[in-house]
Amino acid sequence: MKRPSNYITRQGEAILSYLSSLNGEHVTVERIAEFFESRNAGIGVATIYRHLDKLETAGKVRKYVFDSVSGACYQYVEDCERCLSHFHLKCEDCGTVLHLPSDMISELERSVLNGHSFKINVIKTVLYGKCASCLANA
Amino acid sequence: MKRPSNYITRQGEAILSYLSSLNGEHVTVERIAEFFESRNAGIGVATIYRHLDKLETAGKVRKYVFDSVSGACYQYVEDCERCLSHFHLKCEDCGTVLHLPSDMISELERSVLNGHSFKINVIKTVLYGKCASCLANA
DNA sequence: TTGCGTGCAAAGGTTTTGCATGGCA
DNA sequence: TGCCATGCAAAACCTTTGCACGCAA
Repeated sequence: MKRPSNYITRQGEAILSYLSSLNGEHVTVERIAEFFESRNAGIGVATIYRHLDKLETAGKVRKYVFDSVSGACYQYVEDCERCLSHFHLKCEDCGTVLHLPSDMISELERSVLNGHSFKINVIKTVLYGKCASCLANA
Repeated sequence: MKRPSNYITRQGEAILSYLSSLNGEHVTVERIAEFFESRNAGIGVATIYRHLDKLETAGKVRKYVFDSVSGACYQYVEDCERCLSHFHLKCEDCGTVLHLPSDMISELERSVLNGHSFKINVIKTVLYGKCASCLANA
């Protein structure tokens, strides 16, 4: 008998459920694997990658590549209106990723759209720089 | 005898010269290697990476990582003094790169620094989106 | 001669793929 | 029984590193 196309496996369910529990935080594949490992319910990395790929295609998960080091990050995004309206701030020193609330960027978005007819893709754009603690240590 | 610190090797010169001949187009390391290969003047990939690293640090070349596919891209940046006061707007559809005047970003820079103690690296940051003509065609 | 850039090859890390297995209908 | 997801391991991939060689001063 054939399985229905919307069939959801235990692993797929677990991965989506874990991601959605993170309140929009980003995680790497490594972190996901460690999480299930620590619960004695290890999931193979290949399976994780395969599910993340599907979830990204389905629009439930967003993939970020900040720079070439240390792998991509994934973030749960379903019905996340807020995600559409914040920039990511990535510290070049320690790698921390911060979120910039929408009120600070709406002005920029508007003036760029009006002044240059350029519509910023907030999802894709990452602002690079230095975070507070790395600035203090420099 | 010690070489001066600003010593430029034949390979370094060749790589910079090639990049600057591309009119701001971005290339992968693979493309760079193929270019020299085709001229029977092959340069080892390790050497290419080492030079790109130096050139990026020196601000003459910018490194981009698009969605994890097929390696990073590098782009020659002509006069970096001016880049300090511009954001780059890159159209995701046609690839055009526009400049955003400093007055529009100084406000953003200031509020991010004040609000989050995060200092934006204007050189590295690229705002992705859609340019006027691609918006019109969509 | 001496330092340093070079190139090859190996190592490193991330992601994908091949294939046998097992679970669910 | 028959798909098809799984998981392991190997492969593929990009990038970095180790090391011996060679060029330029």
